[in-house]
Amino acid sequence: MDEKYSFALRKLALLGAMDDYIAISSRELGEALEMSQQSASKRILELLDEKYIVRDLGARRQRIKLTQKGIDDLKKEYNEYRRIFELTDHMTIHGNVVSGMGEGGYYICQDGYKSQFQSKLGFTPFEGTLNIQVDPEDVGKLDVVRSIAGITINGFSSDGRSFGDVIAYKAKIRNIDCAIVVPERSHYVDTIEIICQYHLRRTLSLEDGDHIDVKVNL
Amino acid sequence: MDEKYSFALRKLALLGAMDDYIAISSRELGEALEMSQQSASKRILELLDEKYIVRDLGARRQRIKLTQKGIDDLKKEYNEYRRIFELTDHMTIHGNVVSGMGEGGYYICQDGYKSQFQSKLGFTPFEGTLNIQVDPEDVGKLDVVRSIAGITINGFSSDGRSFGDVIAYKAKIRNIDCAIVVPERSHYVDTIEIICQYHLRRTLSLEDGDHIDVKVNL
DNA sequence: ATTACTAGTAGACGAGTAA
DNA sequence: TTTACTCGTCTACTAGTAA
Repeated sequence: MDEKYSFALRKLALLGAMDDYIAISSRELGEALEMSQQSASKRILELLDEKYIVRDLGARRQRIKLTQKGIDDLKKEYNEYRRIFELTDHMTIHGNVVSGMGEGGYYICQDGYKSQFQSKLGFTPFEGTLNIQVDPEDVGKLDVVRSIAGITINGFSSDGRSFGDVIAYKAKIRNIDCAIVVPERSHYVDTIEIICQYHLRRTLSLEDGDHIDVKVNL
Repeated sequence: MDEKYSFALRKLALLGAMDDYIAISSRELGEALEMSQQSASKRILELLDEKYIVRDLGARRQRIKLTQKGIDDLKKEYNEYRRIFELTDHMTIHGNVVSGMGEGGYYICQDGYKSQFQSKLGFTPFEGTLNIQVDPEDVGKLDVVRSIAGITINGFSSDGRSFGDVIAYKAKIRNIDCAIVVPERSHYVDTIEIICQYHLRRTLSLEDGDHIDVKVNL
């Protein structure tokens, strides 16, 4: 995102335009951005053009709200700052062990993925994944992890079915090497799937509800 | 901080210039900032002029490092993002009860402060403070709290001694109203002092080392 | 009040180039 | 190779003003 847009978008977000429409005149925005009313008006038109905001131009006062694109791009910047100020070489994600629907296990058993795990991660995973429901306050960390380049496990086709790319992030649970696997095209989730050469649930005597820390390498 | 400086400073920080000198040519910085070598060179001179960075201009390659001012100003931006993405109406700070040096108690007993606590916070504090050592991962939250306008308790002079301004932040511990008090001119600390109308230590049966959550109003 | 056009200007930018 | 100067261009700004 162009820096001139970032600054204006940030101010709008601070004024609450992320949650709902806020009434703000171009003069007021100009003041907040330390520029003239005319320039602020122009900036608003540019932000509209770039689809960072939507506007409800009423008779007296315009009302402005960030679009999802605006929020997403602002969040990317936020994640850059997190990388600067929070990260060292790893990030610990806290969560609880939950039972998955067994889907992950089916996928990682596919030979197309399996061979890549060995070469790219250094281990062949146990046939099943450990599902961890991430603590609400740590869900944001997942964005940071996603913004870091993970290891791409290429998709493939088999028996007329196509399997998409999967991104793997090397991690450790109680010093055992493992990896978080996330489908390339995945929506927002608060549950992560872990693969490991061992049966983590048995090796670590884990049960549903147990609290656990996952240390992700960055 | 001017937005054009913020962008360049952020890139330098991402490249590690916050911890130590990094070798980066103006051409390389220009690439990162999507501008020409000439403009990047000019930007570096501006950043030097504004004291955001220091430079070690070697024969072949210049080495750049952020100054404390650069780091501080960048952190202010980071805190803006935290306010956008993390805050609701409160922030919970985790820590452990520790024994203070009794200093806080001496200060809040001063009548000059005491009367203001009643009018500005709605309670007269118990004669003593509860000291909490903030968990390392929550120390950053203190910056966010500090960046929010708290309630200023004005300083005064008494018996030829001058007492400086104190900033109070309304908070709750296990649903009991209290406040975090921070001297206006204070350096970085990982311990916070809490005032409350009750003797928190006794009321909540707290002992040194007990883990406790402080919910700060924002 | 507003928003946003046009016009004029200041400043940011990159090309060329010196050191 | 560097850094960073000068200089021409062009963008981004503000003032004036219309709607």
